[in-house]
Amino acid sequence: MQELVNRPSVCEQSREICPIKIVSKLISGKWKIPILWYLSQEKRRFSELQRLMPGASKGVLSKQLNELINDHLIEKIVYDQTPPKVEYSLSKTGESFTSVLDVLKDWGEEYIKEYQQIKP
Amino acid sequence: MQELVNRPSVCEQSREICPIKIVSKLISGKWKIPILWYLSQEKRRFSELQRLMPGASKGVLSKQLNELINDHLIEKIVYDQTPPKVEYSLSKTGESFTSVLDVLKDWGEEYIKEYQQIKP
DNA sequence: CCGCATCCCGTACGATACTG
DNA sequence: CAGTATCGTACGGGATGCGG
Repeated sequence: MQELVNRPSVCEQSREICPIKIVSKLISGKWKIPILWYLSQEKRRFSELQRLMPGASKGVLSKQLNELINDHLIEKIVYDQTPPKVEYSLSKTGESFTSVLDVLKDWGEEYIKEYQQIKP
Repeated sequence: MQELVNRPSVCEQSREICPIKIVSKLISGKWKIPILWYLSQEKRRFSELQRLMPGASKGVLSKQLNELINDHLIEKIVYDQTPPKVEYSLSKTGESFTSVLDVLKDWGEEYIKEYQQIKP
C-alpha cells in the first residue's frame, strides 16, 4: 500500500462538492469518453463520429454531444449551407481533459496487456 | 489545437480492442470511481463504504464491488468470525489505477473552480 | 455485520422513421 | 447531412427483507 499522506478524503461529507463525483458524472454515458477521445484528435463532423462509433445510434450520439456541450467540454460550429455541415471540437476545458484521456488510454493498454480481453 | 502526431486513432475499427472503451466500461457504474477512490486511501469494510457513500444502497454497493472484483481492480478479505468482518482493498492492478484517480481528481478540482457547481 | 434475493422503477440506450 | 421524434426494451440502481 502506498503512502496515504497525500490522499485527502475529499468526499467524506456527501454534501460537499466532490471532484471525483463531478468527473464521474461528467463522463457517465456510454459514448462520452470515446467522443472526447475522437475529438481530441481533430474536429469531427457528425457523420464522422457516427462512422467512428457504429454502435451509437444517431439519437444517442446527438444526446450525448449536447450534454457534453452543456457541460462545456465540447463546442459545435454550424455552417449555414446546404447540405448542412456541422463540426464538433473540444472546448478550452475539453482540451484540458486530453491529458486525462491520455492517462486513461495508457492505463487501458496496460490493463489489456495483463488481462487479454476479447470483447471491445 | 495541440499536436496530433502522438494521438493515434486506436479505435477506428470497432472490432479492435480499444483501451479507451475498455476503461470506459470498467468505470461505468455510478459508484465505481468513488469506491476506487476511497479504497485508494485505505482498505475499507463494507459498512465503512456504506457510510462514505450514503446514496448507494447495500444492493448496488455489493453489486459494483463484485464487478470490480471480477475486473481484477479490487480484492476482498473475509475474516471468518462472528460478527462477520470483510475488508476491501485495491488489487495490484487497482493500485496502478490510483495515478488515474489522482489525475481525475485534479482535473475535477480545476473544473469546479471554473464552473462553480452546486450539485454534488 | 455482511450481503444476497427480490421487487420495482426510471432512464439510458438502440432502431426506425421523418424533417429541414 | 444533421439532426429530431417516437417507441420499445434492457439495464442500472434504489428499497426492503431475510439469511448466514
